[in-house]
Amino acid sequence: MNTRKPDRLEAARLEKLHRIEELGLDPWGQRFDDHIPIDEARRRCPAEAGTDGDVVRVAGRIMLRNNRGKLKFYHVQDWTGRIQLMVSRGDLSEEQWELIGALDLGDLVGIDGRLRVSQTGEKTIFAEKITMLCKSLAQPPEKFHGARDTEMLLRQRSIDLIYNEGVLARMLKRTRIIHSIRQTLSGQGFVEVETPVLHSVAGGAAARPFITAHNTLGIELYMRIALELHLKRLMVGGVERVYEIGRVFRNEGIDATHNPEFTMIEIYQAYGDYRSMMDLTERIVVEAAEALGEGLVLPWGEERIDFTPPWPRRCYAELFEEHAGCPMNDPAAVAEVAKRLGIETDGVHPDVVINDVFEATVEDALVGPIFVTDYPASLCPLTKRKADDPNVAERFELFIQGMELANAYTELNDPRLQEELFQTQLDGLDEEDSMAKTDSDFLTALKVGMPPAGGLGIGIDRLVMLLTDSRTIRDVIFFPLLRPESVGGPPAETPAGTS
RNA sequence: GGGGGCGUAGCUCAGUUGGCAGAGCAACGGACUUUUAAUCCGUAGGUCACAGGUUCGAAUCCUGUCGCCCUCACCA
Repeated sequence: MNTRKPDRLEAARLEKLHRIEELGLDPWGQRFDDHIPIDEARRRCPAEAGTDGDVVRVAGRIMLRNNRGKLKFYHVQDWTGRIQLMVSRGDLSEEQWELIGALDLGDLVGIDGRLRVSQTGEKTIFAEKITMLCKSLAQPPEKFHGARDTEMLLRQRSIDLIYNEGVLARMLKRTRIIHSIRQTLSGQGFVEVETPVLHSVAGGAAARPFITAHNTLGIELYMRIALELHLKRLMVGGVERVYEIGRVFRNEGIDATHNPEFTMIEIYQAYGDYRSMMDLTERIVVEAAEALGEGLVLPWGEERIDFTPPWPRRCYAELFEEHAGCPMNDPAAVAEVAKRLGIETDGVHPDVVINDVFEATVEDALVGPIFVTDYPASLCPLTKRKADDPNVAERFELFIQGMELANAYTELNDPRLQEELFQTQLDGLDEEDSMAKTDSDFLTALKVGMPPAGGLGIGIDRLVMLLTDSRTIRDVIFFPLLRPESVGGPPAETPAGTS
């Protein structure tokens, strides 16, 4: 963005701004009471030609103009929709006409006028008074093709929201989904809490953290990569049904399904297990889909996703055998398949090889919604083992369209086993790739006694993607992370805030 | 991080073999009282992402840099 450049288009708008000021009007507007949403104005507009409707007041942005001299048409948009405005020289005072002449595309105006269809049948407000609410100094995008440049749209999301149909509606669906989740959980007796974002140990997941620092304490801190360990402390503390919806931060790659900061919900239920969490997951997602009011079969590109419950529940070992073509407890056969797929096996923990084969053969085939249950225990250091098989963890993941949407455990509450698992690095993983980082404060809390519990995590951004037919995470986050723009050359040497 | 693609007016896009930088919309001036991407006449608007190089001559060819998109790796 080159802000130094004097802009001829902005100059033309400033000239009109001065004309508005010379009329004694405020080009930046004032409080404007008692206007109705534009979709309500549309509903109240009579359908028959020649019939007068109510006099209404609306406020919105000028999107289109069609100038016939002494008769002008505008399309005005608010966050509920658009309506046509007709301005006739004969209906307005000299001062009002001067104001009309100083309007630009993109300006915000208030309108008082009567609802009536135009001669071509378009619902129209016949203007009686125009109120200047805000001058726009920026040239809007091309009126027919709109703005298409993805980089510009991401850097100037405001423009995307105003001029690209469906962008704002999709983001509003996101808030409805999150509202629905809160309602579902509240109805089940869960309470929402907030826990620290700054951690001295970034635990609860396997991910590289962002590093920051506290100046006066003189310590290094990490942005949280999961909500898990603090919520479990609350379970110890007697908060029996608890959840947090919060931002977590992972210092990793960016692509269509990953943003460095994203929104997770984690939910813990005392005296439950992973099966209780499967029921809850199904309920949360189904009710969120219902909250959008478009049924349970939703579009996904050319395909459709059917969210109608109950969803299939298949165990990991069974799916493995089905898709990999060999039993997962036959190391020689697994190694054979891994070699065929080009997966590294030398010096790698056998369970890691199994999981690599699983990801390569099974995950893409999981159209879902489908619960995959009972994972190899060594992959799950925070999970309780099955009573009759210590090699299998009571864990499920929910897959939809090959995307991992939810992850849940029967939570491990044995502090001695937990400590052992923290200290035993999984073969084939280095420190920063392992989930097993010792959080001694957490272990101290576990010793007090945490009830047997089910725990669940859902990636909110991905859930919104699946429910809104969005192929990239950028479509469901207002401001996804972008590299700062620089005009040629290397980035500035001095970081912001140090001068 | 690897590989591929892209970057030209405020916006959407053309730009041939290396030979004067183009169109539509928007803007500005004019005509027009029922338009729907209105129409018509006229005017103005460019660091061709940035920095070098080759060449008589570069938006175009070469090198480097910046940014975005796709893809692979990592990850949820």
